Amino acid sequence: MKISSRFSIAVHVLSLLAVMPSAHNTSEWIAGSVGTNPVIVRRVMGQLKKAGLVTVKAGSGGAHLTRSLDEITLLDVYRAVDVVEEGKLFNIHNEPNPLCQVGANIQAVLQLLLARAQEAMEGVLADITLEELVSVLSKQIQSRA
Amino acid sequence: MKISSRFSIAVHVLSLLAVMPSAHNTSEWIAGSVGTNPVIVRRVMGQLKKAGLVTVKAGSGGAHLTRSLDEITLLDVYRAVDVVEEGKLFNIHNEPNPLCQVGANIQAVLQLLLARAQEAMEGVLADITLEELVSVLSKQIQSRA
DNA sequence: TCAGGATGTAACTATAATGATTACATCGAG
DNA sequence: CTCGATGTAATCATTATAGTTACATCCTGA
Repeated sequence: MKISSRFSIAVHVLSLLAVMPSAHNTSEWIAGSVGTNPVIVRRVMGQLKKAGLVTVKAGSGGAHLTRSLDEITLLDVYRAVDVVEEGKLFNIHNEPNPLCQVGANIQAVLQLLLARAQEAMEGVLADITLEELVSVLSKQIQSRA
Repeated sequence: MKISSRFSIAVHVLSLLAVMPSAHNTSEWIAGSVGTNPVIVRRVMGQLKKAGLVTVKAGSGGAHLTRSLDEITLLDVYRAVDVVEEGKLFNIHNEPNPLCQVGANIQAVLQLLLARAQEAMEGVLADITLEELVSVLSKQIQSRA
């Protein structure tokens, strides 16, 4: 099981917009950098737009960030592309036998305990801003230049 | 996306073994409590056995825990049933354009940052023992009795 | 103003993972 | 030796994902 690559694609797209803010970022050009189909990019952009993270010009093309990099966290992006339902990272088997004491109560207990794990994961995403990511990315680019 | 219910099924099974250690826990009986097919239970049991968490008697049937409850964490169970590959909770798109500076470097950066999130989630699982879970479960059972 | 390039979406396909189920070989205790 | 149980392969339906084609709609500049 893996969390959809839509999330990593979205981060890639936003990083591009951050690093090359003046370029004419069309879905086709972006798709070229990501290595996927322009429609995939447009779909992700649609979600980012709905979340208020970017503006996109229909017709002439091009996209821009609506906030500064330190105001966008990875959690914002993760929520925007809707890769994991809230509180439902873990699939809790949903037909336990209510006549068995364990079966009748295990769901509530698992829900409680596993929510902690999910929250910890999402908490880390909330603590990473695009500014930090782009900073790490820039160092990476320079070290390989 | 959700992490396979194999994990919650495995926890359910182990809880049963903990709460009813003297019962003749056959795969059919356990499947009755979980609300699934006996083969599903046998497959999960096979993984738990391979991980050294339970012993199963072929032929006559029945299963038992091999350790005390405080020596089994949810992370042990999670690893045993192999629901998430190590360091691969997030699917990082794998064909970025190496000719683009962002495309050439984004993978490494995402790998680094997202690993933190995964580790935080798994760290919580490592801190929850079956003893704690069964304790919460017992209270839940009594409060609904 | 209108032609060309771009976005927004619906529809379809291939692929993979999951959970369930059937079938059957093998094992072990009475 | 027989009956009930485990171990496991094979199959199937369902679902999600990523990709692709197609096309209506939208800007903008010539």
